[in-house]
Amino acid sequence: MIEADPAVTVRRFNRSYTQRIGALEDSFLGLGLPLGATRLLFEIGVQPATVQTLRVRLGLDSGYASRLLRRLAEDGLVEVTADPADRRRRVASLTAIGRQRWIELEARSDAKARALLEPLTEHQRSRLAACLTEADLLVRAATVTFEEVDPASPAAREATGMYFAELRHRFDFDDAGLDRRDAQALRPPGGVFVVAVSDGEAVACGGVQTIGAGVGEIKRMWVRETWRGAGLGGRLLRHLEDCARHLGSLVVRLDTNEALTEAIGLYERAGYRPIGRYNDNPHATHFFEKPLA
Amino acid sequence: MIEADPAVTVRRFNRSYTQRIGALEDSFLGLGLPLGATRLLFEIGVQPATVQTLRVRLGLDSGYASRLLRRLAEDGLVEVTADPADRRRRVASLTAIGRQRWIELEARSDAKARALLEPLTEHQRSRLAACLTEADLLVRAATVTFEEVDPASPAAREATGMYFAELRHRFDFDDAGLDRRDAQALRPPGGVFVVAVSDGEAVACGGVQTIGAGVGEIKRMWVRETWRGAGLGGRLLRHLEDCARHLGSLVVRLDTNEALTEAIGLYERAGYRPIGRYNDNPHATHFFEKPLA
DNA sequence: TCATTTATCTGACTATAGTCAGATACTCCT
DNA sequence: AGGAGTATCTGACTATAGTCAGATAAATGA
Repeated sequence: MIEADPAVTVRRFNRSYTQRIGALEDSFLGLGLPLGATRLLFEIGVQPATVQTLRVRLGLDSGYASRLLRRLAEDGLVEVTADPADRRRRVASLTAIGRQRWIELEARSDAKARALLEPLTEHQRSRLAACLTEADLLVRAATVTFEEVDPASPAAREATGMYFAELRHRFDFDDAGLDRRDAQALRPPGGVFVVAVSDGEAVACGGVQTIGAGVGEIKRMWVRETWRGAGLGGRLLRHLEDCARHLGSLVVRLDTNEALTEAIGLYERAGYRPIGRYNDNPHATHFFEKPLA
Repeated sequence: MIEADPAVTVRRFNRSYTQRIGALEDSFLGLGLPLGATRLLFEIGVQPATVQTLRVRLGLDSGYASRLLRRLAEDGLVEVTADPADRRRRVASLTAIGRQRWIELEARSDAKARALLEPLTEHQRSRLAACLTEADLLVRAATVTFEEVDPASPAAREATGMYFAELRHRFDFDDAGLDRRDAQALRPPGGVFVVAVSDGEAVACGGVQTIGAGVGEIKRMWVRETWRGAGLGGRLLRHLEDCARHLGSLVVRLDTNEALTEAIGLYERAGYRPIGRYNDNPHATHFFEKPLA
């Protein structure tokens, strides 16, 4: 039962699983609506959103989306109103009847999942849940995309906001003025800021700045708590090192606080060696350096 | 990160996974054939089969399947010939060009799977493979269907054939005449024979016969080796006990050989208690009984 | 202010997916 | 041999999915 090639395992799983779980998708039917309309209804139910957001999320053509929405509106399931902030945009939300249908849909989907689990013992169910949770985390981690953004952009501010919040929580940290001071350094030509995005959500971030001839510094590296243990930190670190290389660095440094033990472990595993203090950062207690091969 | 409800985990996984892996299905496209035709081409490539088999496997309407096949034949990708054994049936197989396309399809699908794994470390890949393998086994086990068949039917003979082969392998067993002798007892009205089927393949079997007033006996219980550890034996046993109840049994007995340690463990966990020899089966060394509540 | 860009909608399409009622050719059973 | 049943095919449909080129209205920037 030991499979040498993970790719083969992935393919076998996909084939077997989708065949069996295809039935789960059937729960989208039986409401008297075609699949496309039902997917849209479901998506609106999760969270009212602008037409554009829905289109991107479901990968729909603009004309097609418009028609589906009109159909749902005609059936009295959704309401489409202009967004007061930008009257070009239109926001779709469920009506009372639509909400009711959505709840039906949820119940149906839930019932299907329960029916799948029903023949299993308690122990097997929790094994399955554990396997799927771990697989999900790994697959999510594998499909994260790294995006180079301006440190002042909303995505970057969202990520650094969470980063600073965590630092405040873990040790005596004060970020007064940091944002403005660093933002300049973490953008081209001397630096970059990278946000890791999954499902449109920032799940990790990090930046590089040049602090001397051939010397780069990694700053603000952070991984969302729910995403730790998936190797995302290591990947991000390698990515940032590549960025530093492109910026002309031959060696890369970083500082951190003794409270951030996982981070210190990560740096050590990645080949960083402790060095003496190289800056006057009051929050830093540990300093590392790594030559870029 | 601990999820109380496995059904929620299953649903979240499905949503997240299919969204990311949907791209895998895209590999079916880009050959210049529509999805349906490509699925059919792929299935024929796995193993040439009769039109009917293909139809069942892919869940196609007969007219639709016929048309898709004709299109593939017109494109020179498949050959459809009458089955010499039954000239109503037609067998589809790939032509040289079709085989070439199929290999392309495989390569494409493989590349997608590898691209998914590419960002992961070696360790993470094997973790993912292990999770998916276990999840797959559990889901397969959960979706096995129990079918009551005649013990002389091809499906039953296939299963008992494998059962006897295993007995011969594990201890000094001789099945001379057993097939005919038992076949009579394992069919209605006094008995039943059940085959567990997954993907059209027999993966477990077992029978019940009546050996006295209110006394049933479980016979020929077997689970395919690759399917052990998924709780299928326990489910089958419970199913057979239900069958015995329906046949009017108040108590159910069974015998087994000391070499079959997993089976003995299963019976003990299921509430079977050792009793003295109740028959003259020369291969039996252990005898069990359980009252049916 | 006016040209540009953006968000959405409309109309006019095409192809795919899928269904259903027969028709046809073959097999099996008595 | 002949009737019942089976496997497949054909013709005639419908609806869904999806595409594309504009049209329209609101926002944006020089």
